[in-house]
Amino acid sequence: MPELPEVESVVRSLRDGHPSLIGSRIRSVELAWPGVLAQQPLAVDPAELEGCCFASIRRLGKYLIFSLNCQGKQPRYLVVHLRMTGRLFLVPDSAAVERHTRLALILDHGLALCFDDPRKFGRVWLVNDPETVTGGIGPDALTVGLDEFALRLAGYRRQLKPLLLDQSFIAGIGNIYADESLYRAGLHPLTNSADLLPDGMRRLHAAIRSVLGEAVEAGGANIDGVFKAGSFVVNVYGREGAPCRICGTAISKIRVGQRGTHFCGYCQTL
DNA sequence: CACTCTACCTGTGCGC
DNA sequence: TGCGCACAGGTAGAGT
Repeated sequence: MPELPEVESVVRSLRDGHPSLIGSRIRSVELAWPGVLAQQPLAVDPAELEGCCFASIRRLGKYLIFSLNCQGKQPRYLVVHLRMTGRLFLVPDSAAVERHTRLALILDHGLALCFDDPRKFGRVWLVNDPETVTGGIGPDALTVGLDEFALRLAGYRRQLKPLLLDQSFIAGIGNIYADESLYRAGLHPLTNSADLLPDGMRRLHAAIRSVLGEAVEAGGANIDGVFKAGSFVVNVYGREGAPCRICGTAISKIRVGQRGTHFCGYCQTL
């Protein structure tokens, strides 16, 4: 499940890989499943992308933001959210549309940018201003400072697990990294944010930064037999019943706000 | 405001 | 072997 580190890794491979997406020109757009386009009515017709060149790629929370130079016309933006099962990658244009391909941008130099998504949860926006898509989310979880983190936290009175998943609080954390961050901070997922002492806030902030930072460097998570983006090894997610790597207690799994939530009942106190 | 539930989807893995 | 079903979860939106 792509969260911040996995999305960052997609950005890096498209931007820094060989070949790179940067500088590529769009020759045509293959909309294999129209439902992939999120907004209605359309702000930008897909056909208007023909002739545009990829100028930059960045990430905000779990959103990928591609800026396009359009031959003297105003720049366009392609915004992508991978949700659960979306994948974005470059292939030879002859192999662009496979079974689960929802959108393919046929590029010059024999390449295609492919958006695959078996579950059809992922979405794409074509807009003149990416803020119209990402405007509602909070600061990026990887870079938010302690002062801003603590200030925002003070505006809520909620269980920590759902709060970390709330993209308008901070952006980029999903179910895996929420559980991993709370474990590293030694905080129980049901702890109420209003009960956090300054030291708990500091620990949570530091845990989020270090977990996400390490996962970015590792190219994403490696979850035994389920999900393999990179080499970041999880401590609690998907390890129900397995021994805590710190104290040996069996990892617990409960449901919090309809989500599977994993924690160590000894290391993470309420 | 905080929470709960549902809908959107389909591949996977389980029990029978 | 094959069928049915629970499950996975990011987000929006409606309801309590």
